[in-house]
Amino acid sequence: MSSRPDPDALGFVLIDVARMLRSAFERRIATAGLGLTPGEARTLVRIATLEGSRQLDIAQRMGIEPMTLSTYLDRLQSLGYIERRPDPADRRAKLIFTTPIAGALIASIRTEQIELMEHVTSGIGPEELELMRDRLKRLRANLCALEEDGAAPVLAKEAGR
Amino acid sequence: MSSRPDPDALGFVLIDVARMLRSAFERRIATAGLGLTPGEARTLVRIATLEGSRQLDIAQRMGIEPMTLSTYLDRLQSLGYIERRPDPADRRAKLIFTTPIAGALIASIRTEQIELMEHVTSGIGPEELELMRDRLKRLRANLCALEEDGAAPVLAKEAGR
DNA sequence: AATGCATAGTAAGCTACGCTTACAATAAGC
DNA sequence: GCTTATTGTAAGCGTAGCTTACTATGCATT
Repeated sequence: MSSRPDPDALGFVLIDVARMLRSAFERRIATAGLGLTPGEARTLVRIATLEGSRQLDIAQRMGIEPMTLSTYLDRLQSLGYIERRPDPADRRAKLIFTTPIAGALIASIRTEQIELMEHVTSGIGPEELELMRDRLKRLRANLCALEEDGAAPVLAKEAGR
Repeated sequence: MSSRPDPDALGFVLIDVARMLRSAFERRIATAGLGLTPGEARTLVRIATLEGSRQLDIAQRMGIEPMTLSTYLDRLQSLGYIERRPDPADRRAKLIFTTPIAGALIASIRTEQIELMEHVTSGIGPEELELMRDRLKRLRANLCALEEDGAAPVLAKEAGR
């Protein structure tokens, strides 16, 4: 219970940064006129890196509930950016693919992301960024463990990749 | 436009961590039965560190719009945890104070925060955490600059505190 | 093969968070 | 005094995510 009334405590700063990052991303996406919400954009890019996966896998990778993903997919599908194909190996499951017309959009989103992050990380060296990324992945792994069993954090397992 | 189709890119990881952190915090706050939403809890703790400030200042510190803060304050006030006193120096403004009965609650929230962060940061040394915090503060400063003028990031200004 | 349990996806509905727009009251500059 | 700026608020919106309950299918066990 180390006394720490610091408004710049790690948790605060982390949440601040995330909120602002999201809102900055949102503004960029809106300005770019892509017709997607940030969540949809994020989902689409994620899918592009996991082409042909099942919804559950994608949801797990994104750290959201399957139902939440399903809603995004409905939108993306109705816009024609993704397809749900039946999994030949399991008729319950569906495999998610991006459509050809999504290509340019995905590239745009990535550009927005990268440009934003370049602005935001300006003044920090590449090695430090790499280090920070690794630490954050560790946090993420700890948080995943927390979500699963509600208690014990990861101790030795590496953050993966 | 450095080619980076990595789903573990810094921005992604950052947003992931933030979402999971918020949801973990929410679960903790809910479990603790404090009767507050995470946003309210965060606001209350923030106010405690800025005792007697005006709403605009608090909102700015928290990086949210004054209206958003106003809503939280309504809730916190109706629960008796804060007071809005007229600013003797400016009759438009109100000064925000925590009430005595909020003391225990604030302590509880802090405890939850600290315990959570201890879990989440387990496996990372104190110096590294400190470093990460500083880097994140830099990101936050860059993001603040972005919000103000919509473009140029901070170059030399230190993250303050 | 029938029965029972597990799993993939979805429908419905909810909460939290934050924003924008418009406005009242007050302050401050000319 | 008149105009403009600023503080806080009312009203109403959209996004993101969750939970619960359900259908359809797969899998295992007898």
